Amino acid sequence: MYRIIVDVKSRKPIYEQLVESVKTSVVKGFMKPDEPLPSVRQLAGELAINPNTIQKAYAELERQGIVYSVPGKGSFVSSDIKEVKDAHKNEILSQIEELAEHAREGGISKEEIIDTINKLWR
Amino acid sequence: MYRIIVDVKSRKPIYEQLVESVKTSVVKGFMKPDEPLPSVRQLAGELAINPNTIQKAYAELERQGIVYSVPGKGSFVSSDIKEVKDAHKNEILSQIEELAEHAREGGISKEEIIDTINKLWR
Amino acid sequence: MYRIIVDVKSRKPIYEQLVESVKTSVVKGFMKPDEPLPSVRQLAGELAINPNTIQKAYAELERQGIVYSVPGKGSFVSSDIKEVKDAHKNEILSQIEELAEHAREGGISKEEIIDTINKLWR
Amino acid sequence: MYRIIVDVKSRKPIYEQLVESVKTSVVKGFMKPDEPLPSVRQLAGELAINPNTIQKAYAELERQGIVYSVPGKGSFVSSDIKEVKDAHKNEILSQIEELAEHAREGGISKEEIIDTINKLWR
DNA sequence: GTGGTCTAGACCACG
DNA sequence: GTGGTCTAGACCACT
Repeated sequence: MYRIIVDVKSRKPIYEQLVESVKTSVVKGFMKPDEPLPSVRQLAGELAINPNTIQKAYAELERQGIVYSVPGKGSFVSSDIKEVKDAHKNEILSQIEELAEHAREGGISKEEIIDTINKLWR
Repeated sequence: MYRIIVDVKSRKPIYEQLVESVKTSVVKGFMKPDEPLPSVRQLAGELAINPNTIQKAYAELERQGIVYSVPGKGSFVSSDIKEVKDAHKNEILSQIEELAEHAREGGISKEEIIDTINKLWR
Repeated sequence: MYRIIVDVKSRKPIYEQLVESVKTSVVKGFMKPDEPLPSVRQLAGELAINPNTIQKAYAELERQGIVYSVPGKGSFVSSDIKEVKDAHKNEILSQIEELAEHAREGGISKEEIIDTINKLWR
Repeated sequence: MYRIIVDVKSRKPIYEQLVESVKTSVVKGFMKPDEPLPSVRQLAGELAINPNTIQKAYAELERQGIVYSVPGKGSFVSSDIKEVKDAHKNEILSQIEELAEHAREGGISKEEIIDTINKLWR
């Protein structure tokens, strides 16, 4: 089961939105290892987007090791997604660290940040 | 005193880098209210950047209320920068909130995030 | 005795992998002259691969003179595999020559290459 | 000074030929760090190839760290190409190693291989 | 002018 | 049917 959505009006490129959408689906477990992705043409039809754009997204996903493509068969979630999950985790944490650093330099107290975070787990 | 740096190799537009650079200089107190910004021509020379790009950045800064320009004299940091600081603070905090939400959905524990933040104040 | 393995995830076409696999089995002596190859249906079952793909590989092997097929009986390793072995040898050597040429142009010393090769016979 | 050639009749994709061509030009020192590459449109015109294909090649080159692109300015050889050269060297050597391993298994003697290599430095 | 993205439509090899 | 490559032509933001 997958849920891929894009906003064609966004300034973020469609293919990047696709990459991110599939990536989070995999990381959050909505898509399982070796599960087939929708075919390029099918997804292009569903989202009313040009197949080339889907293709570009799938190529980038394969480059990142999130997906593997078998010409003539289809595209599939990678068999081993542990690395992908770990990389994603580190990426998020380092983004938070960078942002927190900006916050500190901007005069925001540690308590304010931690309060903000605590709200989400309440 | 100002510290404005840009990386021409970055994919972030130069004018955006300029806006951000001035903005953080103001928020962090490196630039005081009513302090003059470097002239367009001077900064263009220092950074080896097209004056049009500097102009675009200054216009955006004025639009955001961070500086004001006096025709024939130049651009100056806004007299009242409290609003700017508050807006910046809220922006940072909401970015952290959004990122933490992603982290939560991706299976990152609250403790990991808080540890990451605590490191910066250690 | 044969050892034929294919990797469906590889971007190299499966039928090419099959050709190469049989070829090296013959060259390395794992398969003897006049030894029967597994039947198309049997191998297709074992490898979970479309029989058409096996058929395509066997046809290519016959075209290269590595096997011969007897209608109604099956495919067999060629009676005289000396030519096959010689051709394979020349192919490998010319590939090494081409690669070494690239290495030379890229500033790699002869010693580095010979060291690399010596390691394998150590 | 650069010399980029492609063979549209080859079965190797044009964009891959472009990547390889630029890569070897950089590795062999024909193109220096921070030297501008021909613009996408210009090269497309010279080679009578669609700009999209050039673009795809440049994107791949940037991904590999061989080139950096500045939207609105152009594409340039990376400032630091030491890593690129080292990676290329290792790639070539490991390809030679793999090939030599095949040679050994196929019954080719070490002397034959070394003779082949010695010829190139004669 | 530059690189980057997108659409439309075509062709190919593979299974 | 599939993914992959290519062409033609368009639009965008940035310099």
